[in-house]
Amino acid sequence: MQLADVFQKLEDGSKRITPQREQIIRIFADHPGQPFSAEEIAHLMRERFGDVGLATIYRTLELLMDLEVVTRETVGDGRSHYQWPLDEGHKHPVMICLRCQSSTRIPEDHLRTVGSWALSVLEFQLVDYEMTLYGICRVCHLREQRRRRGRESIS
Amino acid sequence: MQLADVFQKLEDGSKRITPQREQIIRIFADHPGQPFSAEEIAHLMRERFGDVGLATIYRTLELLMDLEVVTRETVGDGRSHYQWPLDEGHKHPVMICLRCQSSTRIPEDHLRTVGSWALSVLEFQLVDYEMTLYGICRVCHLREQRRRRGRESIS
DNA sequence: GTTGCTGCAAATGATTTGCAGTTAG
DNA sequence: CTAACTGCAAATCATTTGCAGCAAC
Repeated sequence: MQLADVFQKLEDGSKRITPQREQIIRIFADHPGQPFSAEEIAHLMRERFGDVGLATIYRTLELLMDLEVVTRETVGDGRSHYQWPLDEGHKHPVMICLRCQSSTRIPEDHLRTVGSWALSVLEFQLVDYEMTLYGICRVCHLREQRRRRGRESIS
Repeated sequence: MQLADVFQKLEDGSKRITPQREQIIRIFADHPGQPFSAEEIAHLMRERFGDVGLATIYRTLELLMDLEVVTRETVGDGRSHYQWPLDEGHKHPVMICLRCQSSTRIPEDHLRTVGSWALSVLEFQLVDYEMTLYGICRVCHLREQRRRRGRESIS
């Protein structure tokens, strides 16, 4: 999927190519496979473009989903993440929290560690991988610690 | 996972076994693998038991998630579905060779490395994982090296 | 009796929608 | 021009929380 394809789709549906839409589309195009929340999009837009109403962002996201340009995945705490899917079936490694069900992509940097680990420990030259980690994310861990402390201080 | 196990977990955490909780747990236990929304639980409870406050239902669901009795998956429209997971076989991590297609199980020992890596680098407490590595296994690698040397000596 | 639990109502927070003014085509 | 778009503020809707009364242990 290319930028031009998206603009074509917009024209085909007699949708307008406004500056706001163009920027939002570029954010996705520049980070294929990376999930963004609506808030994150708003933040990036503020930096790269100027203030854009959240309503506009949500409406653009809905439009892009209708055009099958981005996909939505809803995480545990009620927030949604939107992303420009990768072309082929290269499955990105994610961590899924067993508490809040949030799924976070594991940054590529950190995966080099797996590669060198596989090479040195298993004598296996890593070319590609599929990986899903299940566990407790930082946010939930902190929340539970806080709760536990709260309970203790009461007693 | 059995009903009794859940009640045990409740006791272990000095949580009370109230009629509302018992019924909700039974609904899940009677339909393993079936997803229910909070509203659906409320509806079933009304039929089988009597009115139960939605707040109670949500609080019970949170409790059951903490006890790892049910899992939550959030669907596109912002609603969450909860379910008693099916007992599935723990999927072992394997390495698949792209040359000979051989698949080798990754020894558990080596996976502890991943766990500590996830904890230190990602601040994520690993509980379970699914992992498939694609690459070149040692045997194929050695065979290719031998060939390459063979060609060199000819030329 | 104590905690912990429940129901209610009010609060929250992400997403949506109505509307009046603005702009791309 | 004019239909489509934007920003704002108000509205929704699932979920959470404060609180007073209630009930398991």
